[in-house]
Amino acid sequence: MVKIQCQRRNTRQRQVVLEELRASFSHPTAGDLYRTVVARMPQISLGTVYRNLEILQESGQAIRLAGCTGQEARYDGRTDPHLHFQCCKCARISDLDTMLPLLDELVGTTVEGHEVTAYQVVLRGTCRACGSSR
Amino acid sequence: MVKIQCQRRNTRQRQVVLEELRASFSHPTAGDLYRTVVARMPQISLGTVYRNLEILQESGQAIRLAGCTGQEARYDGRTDPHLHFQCCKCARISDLDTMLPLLDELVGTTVEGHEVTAYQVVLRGTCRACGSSR
DNA sequence: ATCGTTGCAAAATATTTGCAGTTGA
DNA sequence: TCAACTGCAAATATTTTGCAACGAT
Repeated sequence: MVKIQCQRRNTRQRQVVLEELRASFSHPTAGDLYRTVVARMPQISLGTVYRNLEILQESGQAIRLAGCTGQEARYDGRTDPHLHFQCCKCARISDLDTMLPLLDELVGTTVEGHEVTAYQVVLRGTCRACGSSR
Repeated sequence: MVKIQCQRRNTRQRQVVLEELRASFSHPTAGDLYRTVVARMPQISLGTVYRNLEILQESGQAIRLAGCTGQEARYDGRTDPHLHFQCCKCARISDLDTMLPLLDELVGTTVEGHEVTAYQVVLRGTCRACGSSR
């Protein structure tokens, strides 16, 4: 059951997927990224985008977002610890700059017997755009 | 774009789905619940389980869990605010009793222009069972 | 030359939906 | 009564995978 770590190669496809992910602030799905990337590399396939997002995530260059499970997966090219806000009306996800030092302090400790190495937080409600347009 | 709220009925199927969800501590998927429920109601269909989980979630009787998006959706019948821990090895999700008052204080306020009404937190790492079995 | 990666297409998995009949209030 | 709900099955949506060719190191 041990996962073998192989020597990753820096392919053009992987570079472009990461570039487009970093250039996006909309927390895109694999399909969103595919549509963006295919404009630059018409021959790339959706399967390759999925495979590369998985690899980028494993290597810490991308984050698969926490949010409601069971939806299309969303990714974030911003890897520093930060909170997310998801609007219940428009479903858009925003990065927040607000810090919660208490959470950072949990990392590296044991909580109720479990070793914590990372965390993700999603605040929900009505976003600025949806709230002001009422 | 306004969602019409209709008068929900208390069907036997909905009752049983909620009962089994509350009796489970494994944060089951719709498929998990279907397999449990079908033992009591052999004629129930998977579509009905999906529809009822959606309705229970809307009415606040169940929560669709935060976790990595893009996985099979998981539900929780425990609706009081609490943190979750997901193990990176076995993927199991545990409820935590640890409180973060700071997060509770954000509810009802506006953060960076967004009105916060709820939050979900997932801590990740190695759970007690996986950590002790190394 | 090696072996990780790719494109393609099919398969697998997960969720939603149309419809006709059923049922709770 | 009658609109919400159900079972069924088909349709969609999302993700993974087998395979032969390709390409980074």
